[in-house]
Amino acid sequence: MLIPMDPHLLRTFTAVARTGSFSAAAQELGYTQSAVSQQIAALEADLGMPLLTRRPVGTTEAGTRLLEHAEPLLLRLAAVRTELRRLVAAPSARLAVGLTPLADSGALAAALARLRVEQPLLRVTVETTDAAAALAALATDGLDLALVDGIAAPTDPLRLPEADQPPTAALAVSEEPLVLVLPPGHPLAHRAALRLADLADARWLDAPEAAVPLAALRAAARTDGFHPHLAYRGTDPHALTALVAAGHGLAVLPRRCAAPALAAVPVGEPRLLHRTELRHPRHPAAAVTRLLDLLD
Amino acid sequence: MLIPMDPHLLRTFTAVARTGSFSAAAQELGYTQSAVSQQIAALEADLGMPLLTRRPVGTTEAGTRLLEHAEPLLLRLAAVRTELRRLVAAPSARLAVGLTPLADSGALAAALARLRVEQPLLRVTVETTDAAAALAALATDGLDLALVDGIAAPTDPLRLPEADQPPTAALAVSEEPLVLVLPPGHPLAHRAALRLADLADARWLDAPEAAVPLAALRAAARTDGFHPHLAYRGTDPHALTALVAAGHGLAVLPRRCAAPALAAVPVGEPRLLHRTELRHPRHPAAAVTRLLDLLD
DNA sequence: GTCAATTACGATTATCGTAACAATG
DNA sequence: CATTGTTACGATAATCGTAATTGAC
Repeated sequence: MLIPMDPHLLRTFTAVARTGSFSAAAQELGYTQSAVSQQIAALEADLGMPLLTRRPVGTTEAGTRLLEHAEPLLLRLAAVRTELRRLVAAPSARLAVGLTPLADSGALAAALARLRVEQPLLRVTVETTDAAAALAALATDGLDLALVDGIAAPTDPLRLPEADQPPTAALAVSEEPLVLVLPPGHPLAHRAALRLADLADARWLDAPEAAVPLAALRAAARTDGFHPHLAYRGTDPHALTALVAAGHGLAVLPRRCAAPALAAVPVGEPRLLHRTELRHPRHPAAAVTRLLDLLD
Repeated sequence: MLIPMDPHLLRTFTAVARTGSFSAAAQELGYTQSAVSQQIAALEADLGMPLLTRRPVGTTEAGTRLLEHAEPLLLRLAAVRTELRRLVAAPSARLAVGLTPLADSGALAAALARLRVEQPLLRVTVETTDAAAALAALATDGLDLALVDGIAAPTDPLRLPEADQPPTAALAVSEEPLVLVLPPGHPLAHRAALRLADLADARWLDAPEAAVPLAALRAAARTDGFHPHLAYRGTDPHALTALVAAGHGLAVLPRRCAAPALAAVPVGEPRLLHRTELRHPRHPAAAVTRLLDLLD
């Protein structure tokens, strides 16, 4: 097996590439400028090729490639340490739960309530995040449990942006149909069902945190299209409802999330479901195990 | 970010864990016994917990966890180096292709023939492997191209055992129906179609290299069952045919592979296809790019 | 000329090998 | 007592910081 390259150098390299400066990277990592320079030189010598351009600092072709691998590599390295520390640490009286905005949190909330009766001293925190951040936080001990959502064909597990994390365990929580939400007077509002592919050229609301992201629709319909007509950054369902009602564009939601003020038409063909999954580290803390029991 | 643990130590740790001996690991890695002992001690001190038991040498709970992560981590580290070396190396006059036994190689073979006319000096090698080994070889420059197969729902990409490799690019090559092969006189031989779930308790042939692996059927039907009645290790279709004809058990094959001597019944419900995909590094060598052009 | 990266160099630290030691079966 | 892992210790090499130097705008 080849001699592995030094993760210290890799970390320094990512810092330089990210900040675009040797000095800034040095400050960030607590080195001197000189040390950073030497580390980069050592990495370039080790790999036998230039990785960065100087003045201005930027990544070469090879550097770009290396960067693609270095980040997940370092993340996983940190995750391993975290997992092992969690193994020996006293079972913390903490349960940190992450939720994605559209996840169906009903069953989990109920189970959490029961758990708190059993273990009143447990410090429970709940926060909303996005799926990628939640999975990273699971790996680095920021979260103990993540309730994530997405769309998938009826029997498929969710495809989440796992980057290069250690694998997590998944538990399906709920499935529900997807609907297209429209202004009440919209010509399509009275259709019994709609095909996703036929809607590729409609006016779409780009609301990745408040509705199913357009990228997911593109992937499901296997087309380009679904171009954003107006972007909404935020998670507020009322804001989304107002934007749709005002005709700024369409959105796809799990049926549970469709506001009564809007028309909602089921999306059939391809047959897609909105799924909510509970993800946790493969070797979860005791509180997580107990919570999973309570979910049944 | 945490200080990453040293891959040298990780590599030494995996060697000790694998060989079950400090001395054997030392010999394998070209160290002295003493150095290995010091490296393990350093790793244990770094992580703050024992990783190995001594006399006999074995992994502790924490060591087992670490091992699960260390192997993919080291593999990926090696893969990065390979990818970068490939980037600057002179375009090699080599094209190494890996095939899984059931992959549909017709189109690829034809394209390869055309390529060899264009580039007679190109050294082409073809070998059969399994999917996991092929993907690992793509990462470490053992292969330039892998033709892999598997079963999946109609529009799904294949789910391959990627371990923790850098991602590869995929190109769908062919799809075909799956059939159940039976002895000609079998009671089920004249059915128009069969449901997979109804067959979970039949007598199955466990022939992971010559037919669809039973594990894949279990995953597709989402049941236990499909217990092996007789195991065949090998890739020879004639041997498989003989075993099925003699009534040793059933097998599922892509339709193209079903021998005329056997009865073949389509498998419907769930709707599954046998897919063949071409996988290559995301930044392939020139010969690979040309071959992909010739495939269209 | 100024700002930023590189190089020179000495001090500190890390890591290896040799060899003595300890423990286990 | 033989085998195998650990510890002690000295030699070597790696890596950092200070400070001088080079190079680009």
